[in-house]
Amino acid sequence: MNNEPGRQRSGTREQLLDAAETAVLEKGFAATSIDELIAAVGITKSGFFYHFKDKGELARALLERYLVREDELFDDLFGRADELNEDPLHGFLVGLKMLSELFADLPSGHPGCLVASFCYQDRLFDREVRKLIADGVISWRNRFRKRLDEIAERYPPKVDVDLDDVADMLSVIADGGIILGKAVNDKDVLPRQLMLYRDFVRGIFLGH
Amino acid sequence: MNNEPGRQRSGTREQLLDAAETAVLEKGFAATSIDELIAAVGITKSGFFYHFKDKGELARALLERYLVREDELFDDLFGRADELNEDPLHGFLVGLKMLSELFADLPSGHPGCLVASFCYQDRLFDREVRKLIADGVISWRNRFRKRLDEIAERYPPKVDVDLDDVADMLSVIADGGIILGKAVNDKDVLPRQLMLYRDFVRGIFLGH
DNA sequence: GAACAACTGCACCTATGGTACAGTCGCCCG
DNA sequence: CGGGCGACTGTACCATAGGTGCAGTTGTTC
Repeated sequence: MNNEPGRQRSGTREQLLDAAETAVLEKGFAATSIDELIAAVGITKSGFFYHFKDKGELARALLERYLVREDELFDDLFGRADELNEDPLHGFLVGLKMLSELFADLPSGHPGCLVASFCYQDRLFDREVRKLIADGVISWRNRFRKRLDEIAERYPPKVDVDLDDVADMLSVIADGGIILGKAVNDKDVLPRQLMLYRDFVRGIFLGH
Repeated sequence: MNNEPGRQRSGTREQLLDAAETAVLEKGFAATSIDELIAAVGITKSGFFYHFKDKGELARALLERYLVREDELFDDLFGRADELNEDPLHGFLVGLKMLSELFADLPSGHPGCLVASFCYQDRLFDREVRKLIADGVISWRNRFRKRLDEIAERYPPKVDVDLDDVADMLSVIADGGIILGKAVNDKDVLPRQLMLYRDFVRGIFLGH
């Protein structure tokens, strides 16, 4: 048994974060009750407040973990795509396809983006959390902007576009695609939109 | 005075919906308390439950009003764009530019999309509300798909894309653009993304 | 003068977030 | 082998929120 006090349980805090992330993406942060989280994990309310001083700290921890994981995902995925490909454009296009396929393979669709969820509830959070959100989104912009610059060096854009906007567009498509997918309950919307973004990027650098 | 009982007050129900919409887009539905709404409008709790049998009915009314208004906006905007232009492609491109400018002119950015907000809290709502969301999004898809079909008749697409996806992409960009704009607190993100979508559409039908 | 719309006022109930703090149990270190 | 620490439990308590139920009030309309 793993339920007696004092015993080292494997990552109760992580389990709380897992339960919280799922619940937040389904109902929002405010509607996610501490009671349901502790019931899911099998601890008491006191146990929860041992790990997080209040609900706001849960929000911060949730977001920090999410942003780290997203970064890891992008590092891994576009890293693998680059290994398969010398060319920066084709590496990016392969990465986008892999991203699309990754999401297509999720059996019940993408569970949602915490940043998007938090954005639509931002008055609930303090300055620190809002800064995490802004910094996270800007780091995505910079990440993709850097790639687009490398591409543009070798393939001068055929269209006059701002590369920051094109970089942002990936996050935009991802967040928007998740929402439309949820709205119509069709898990294919997001991967299809990503492939459309891929077409757009190819068009910018290669022409049609 | 307009505050005595029995007196016809100008649209108390609409005022409740206004206050609720603003609050929901800032904090989410669950965190929007009935108490704050009645305080904003200046009625009592009993007054609220006279207008809405419970909070769920408020959600439904909010969403219904939002969807009607969005339809009116699109009818009006693309109707005006078509008056200025015979050609379906140029009418669409003009409409997109008008939409972008409309959002750019909002002094504190787009307040948010209720559909997106509700999607990220959908477990809070009943089947009826979820159906309203899905039907709303599909009606947007059909609206823009119809326009794209008209365009494709005159301008055979230069790229092989699914026009349902291209139609969806407008909603995707709008919802994603709103989120990124909120995240980095930059009201220009959404209008710029719409202009980028416009470039994509032009590229599809005209080539670069 | 009655019916009705649009409320007010009061009583009451449950769930949730949160605070406070003392106690407990197993493990590791010296 | 004993003491401290990490990871909790248990109990008590509080305010706020959503919600129910219902009787009473007032201005307008027929």
